[in-house]
Amino acid sequence: MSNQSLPVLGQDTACCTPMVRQALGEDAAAELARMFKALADPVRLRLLSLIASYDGGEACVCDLTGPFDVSQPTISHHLKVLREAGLVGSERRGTWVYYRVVPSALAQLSTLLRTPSGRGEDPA
Amino acid sequence: MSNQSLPVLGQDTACCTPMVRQALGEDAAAELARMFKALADPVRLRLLSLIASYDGGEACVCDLTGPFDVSQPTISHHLKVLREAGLVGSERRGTWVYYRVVPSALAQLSTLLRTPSGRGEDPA
DNA sequence: CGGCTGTATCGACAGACGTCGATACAAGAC
DNA sequence: GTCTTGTATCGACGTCTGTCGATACAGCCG
Repeated sequence: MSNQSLPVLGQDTACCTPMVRQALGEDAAAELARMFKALADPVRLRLLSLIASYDGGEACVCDLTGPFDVSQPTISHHLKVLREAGLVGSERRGTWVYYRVVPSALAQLSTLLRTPSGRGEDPA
Repeated sequence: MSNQSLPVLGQDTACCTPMVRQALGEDAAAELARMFKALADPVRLRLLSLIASYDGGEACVCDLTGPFDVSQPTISHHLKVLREAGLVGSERRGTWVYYRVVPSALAQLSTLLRTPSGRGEDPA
């Protein structure tokens, strides 16, 4: 059992360092796993992309219940999961509630998964 | 095993654009959710980063059981989940089994989560 | 060969998850 | 005020998941 001493990635650096460069610490891994868990459902992934694709980057819940085969309470539940994971924010405007993505959260995960060989980086 | 040299994965993953640009279809969402589900566990996240951080981008299972508080069968189970999600590959060399990350899989997810502005920011 | 070490599979269990219908809450229309 | 529409919460159900100990499989070594 050779044990190679590795630098451990703390919470503060978890936001900006690809995981292929530094091993994740327990706390950072737990935090990131919570976000990935929110993404680990087809309905939530589609919800997120649907919200992001709407004009202005935000969508009313009334726009989100239609495209899915699940009930309205289920959609509401999934939106809550995304919100509690910090991936989307919500705002009530009059009768309707609008959801929008939190770009910094997506960027954090994107950076974490970025590989040294390239993609995930801006080509321009 | 020259896995660090070529950026050949850019073209292969050209199928995927950032989700903020285009709404995901049901099939794509289901496929991607399977990968994110593999990342949605603290132990698996640490396993993945640990494997990627080792010299040569690969690690023996014997190196991976030590840093965790869970049993060896549990580690084996998590490695199987990562492997079936296409995030890591495994190869037996003699007595030991070595795991290494599949860069194109990480790159695909990274690209999907990439935001137009690249880095995170908060809209006021 | 037999024994030993590293890894994977099996079976079982508690807890978490996704879904639903029913219902409560919020805000505008009348 | 009441009614109606949009959204969230509740309680329950079946299924999936993470974990374990026991055990089977795969290679080395003597």
